[in-house]
Amino acid sequence: MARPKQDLPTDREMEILQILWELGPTNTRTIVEALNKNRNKKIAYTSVHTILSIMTKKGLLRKGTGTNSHIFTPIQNKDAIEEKLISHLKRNVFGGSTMRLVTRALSTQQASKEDLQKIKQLLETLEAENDAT
Amino acid sequence: MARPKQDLPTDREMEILQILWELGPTNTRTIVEALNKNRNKKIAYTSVHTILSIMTKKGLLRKGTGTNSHIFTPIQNKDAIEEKLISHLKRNVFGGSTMRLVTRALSTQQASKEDLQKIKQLLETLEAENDAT
DNA sequence: TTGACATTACTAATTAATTAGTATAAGGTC
DNA sequence: GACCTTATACTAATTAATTAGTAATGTCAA
Repeated sequence: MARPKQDLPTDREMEILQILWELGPTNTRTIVEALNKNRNKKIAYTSVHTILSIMTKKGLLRKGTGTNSHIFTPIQNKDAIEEKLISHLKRNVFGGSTMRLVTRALSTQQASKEDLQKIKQLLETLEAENDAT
Repeated sequence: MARPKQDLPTDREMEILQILWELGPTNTRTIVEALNKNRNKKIAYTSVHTILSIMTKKGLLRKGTGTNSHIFTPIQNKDAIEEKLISHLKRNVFGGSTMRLVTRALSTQQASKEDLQKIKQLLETLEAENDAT
């Protein structure tokens, strides 16, 4: 009688994934240091270790073998995780509508002129692809 | 030693909010029925009641007074909640970049020709606003 | 090799979310 | 008013996430 597990990264797990994607596969110590870099309340080494174990169990990370047994590597790449989280939000909050999600993102957040331009270019590419189909 | 609370709606709470936004303020019974409408595994009345209590405590819902004491009303409107959740995802997953979020949403999900057109119009409106500033 | 230090494993406590059972209160019907 | 149904409150169990302490293991230098 509890929450269903979804194997999506939590906020804290997401922080750790970001670090691993940026630095590449590394050990617990390095992850702890990166996590505590810009943080007043430090997280204990052992706390991070526990989360890493959970993430390995969840299929988010892989532990090295032999000499590298303390090196953690993300199993899924950044794009895949980003897509899963966006899909989840889209389904759960925006009734499955990409349109509604994007509209809300653009309406409420300030986007720079350059960003708007880039998104417009992306749209044109997508339209071209659509036509080609 | 636990998860920090964020007062953001969970998935289940989001389902309930969607129902209340659609049907308007209503009682537990109606919410239970709406929740179980398209669901094989039914959720017990009392389970829903517990979640409604938590949501009231969190500041997501308000209970009526007097005769309406069993009527629940969302405190925040749909737009506000949508914005909070998008902001959270943006900060937590996309390094605060609206651009990256929107790009990912558009690249990985199929959007119809009409949707793309609508988003393009939105972009033009936003650009016009930018210029006016 | 042995002592110091770092790494890893194991254990456990706390909070939140999700689920639901039992008990009480409220409401109308005969 | 007694009875029956429904709504609400209270209690509790389970799972996940987050935190961290302690114990065990490994590593390297003196």
